[in-house]
Amino acid sequence: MLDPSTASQFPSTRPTRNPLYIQVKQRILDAIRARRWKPGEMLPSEHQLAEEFSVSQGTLRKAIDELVTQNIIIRQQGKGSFIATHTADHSLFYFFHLVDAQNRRELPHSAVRRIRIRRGLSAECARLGLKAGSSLLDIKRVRDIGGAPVINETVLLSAATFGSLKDMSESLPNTLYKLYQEKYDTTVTSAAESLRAVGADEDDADALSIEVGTPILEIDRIAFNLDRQPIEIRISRCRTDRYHYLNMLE
Amino acid sequence: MLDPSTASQFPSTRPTRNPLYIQVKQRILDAIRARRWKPGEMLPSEHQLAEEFSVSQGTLRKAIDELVTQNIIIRQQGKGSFIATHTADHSLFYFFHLVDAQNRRELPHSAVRRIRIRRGLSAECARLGLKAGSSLLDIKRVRDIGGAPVINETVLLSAATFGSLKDMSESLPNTLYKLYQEKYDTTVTSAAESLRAVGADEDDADALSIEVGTPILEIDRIAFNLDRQPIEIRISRCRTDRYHYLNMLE
DNA sequence: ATCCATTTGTCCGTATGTATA
DNA sequence: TTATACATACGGACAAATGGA
Repeated sequence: MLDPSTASQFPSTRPTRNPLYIQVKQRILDAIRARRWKPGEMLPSEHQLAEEFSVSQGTLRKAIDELVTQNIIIRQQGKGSFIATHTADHSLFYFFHLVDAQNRRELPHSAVRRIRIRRGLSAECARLGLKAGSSLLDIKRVRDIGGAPVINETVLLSAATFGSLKDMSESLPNTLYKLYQEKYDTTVTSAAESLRAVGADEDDADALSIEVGTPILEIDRIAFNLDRQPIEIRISRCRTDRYHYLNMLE
Repeated sequence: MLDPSTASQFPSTRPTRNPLYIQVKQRILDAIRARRWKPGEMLPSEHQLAEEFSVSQGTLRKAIDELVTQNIIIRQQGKGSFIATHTADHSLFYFFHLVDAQNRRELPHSAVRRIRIRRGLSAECARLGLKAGSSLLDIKRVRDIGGAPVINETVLLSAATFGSLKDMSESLPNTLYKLYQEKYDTTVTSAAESLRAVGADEDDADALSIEVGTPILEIDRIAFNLDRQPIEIRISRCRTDRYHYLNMLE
């Protein structure tokens, strides 16, 4: 929303007074978007890329520095640089903030409750950048940690893109972002989470084994792809009696 | 601390040789801790500092890069580099996450409800790194946005260090971190927030004009100084009907 | 177990661009 | 205009990690 970096997204109309390393970064990003390298694949060496873009290795390095801090590229000394993949660990660390009393993270297990395709409400379509009335894939699942249900979750996706997910309703994996990346060429790189305290409704009470009205934490997340376009709405309604949401500020 | 003679006793397990730019960063941090420059003050130029530490400007620049990303130093092209200060804007952006429906931040006004010195509970003292039974300064205040009460807040500090704050109970400023920095040589640079949904108790109900049991968001924050020592516990119990907690993940 | 090529990481010195006062 | 300070860019050198021969 208030992201200044969206201002640098104009492809070629830009007067391009940008620093060279920013231009190189954009060219690398374009190549990633064009699937020149797939997730997990190794990039050419810094020397080769510098040669290709006709810049010094220092400039190319600075370009990649930025992509590394954005978790788009992973660098490993002695091995090479790789397009980042959505491993369970990665998703857990960057996108999952519920921890136990000892601040430990544990990936919850998921069970699908219902999955269907429906017309989106106008507000939902607007948030996903879709035309009003577009059809959405609506997944409801309950996630539990250590056997106890903790999260009552709803996931909304454009059915035009992700509709075929409905066919795997039973075998839906735990880490959806990995699936988006592998099956739909969609890499989630950033997200915005809005948190509220609300009272459990009947659906929550049923899914989480609590009483109606119990205070629960609602996490409303919107996830973005490489192009900063909204991909997914995810509403997680969480018990916070044994787990809490941890946010490090630094 | 990092005595090289003792460190060399562990040749293979302990990488004794930090990169030069990390060493330089630590030396600059030490100088800041020693109050060589006060908050807001300008550092010597990169050229001068490079000379002083006998490193190249590139290496010095990389050291300062790290301090800039940690919000400890602010750089301004053409002007110089400065020790970061806790302006209201800075605190607002990094430490205040309650926003309105349009995702806009607004610094709330504060009114002190009660301020006193008491013996800390063992859990509180442990979290602040104090001996059990140490005396704490306990501040209760209500914060409102646009005239409506939104946050019922409790702040806990070591009375040994911050006890004199009690004398300004009426004139306590809105942005406490700025005060810590200016009056107590304590700069808050990082924090950890734990969020839970809870039901309002009688105190919350009274402060926030809501009914007992209304779901509210509890933010339990522990704030750290430059040395990563815990300084402050802050428990904010918030209405989230008109405002919500925004967390950007990127 | 050792050597060796490859790749990223660090460091240097220099030159030039750009913002500020 | 001028001086100062940070920002970008270059090219070269060596260190450290990795993995295969």
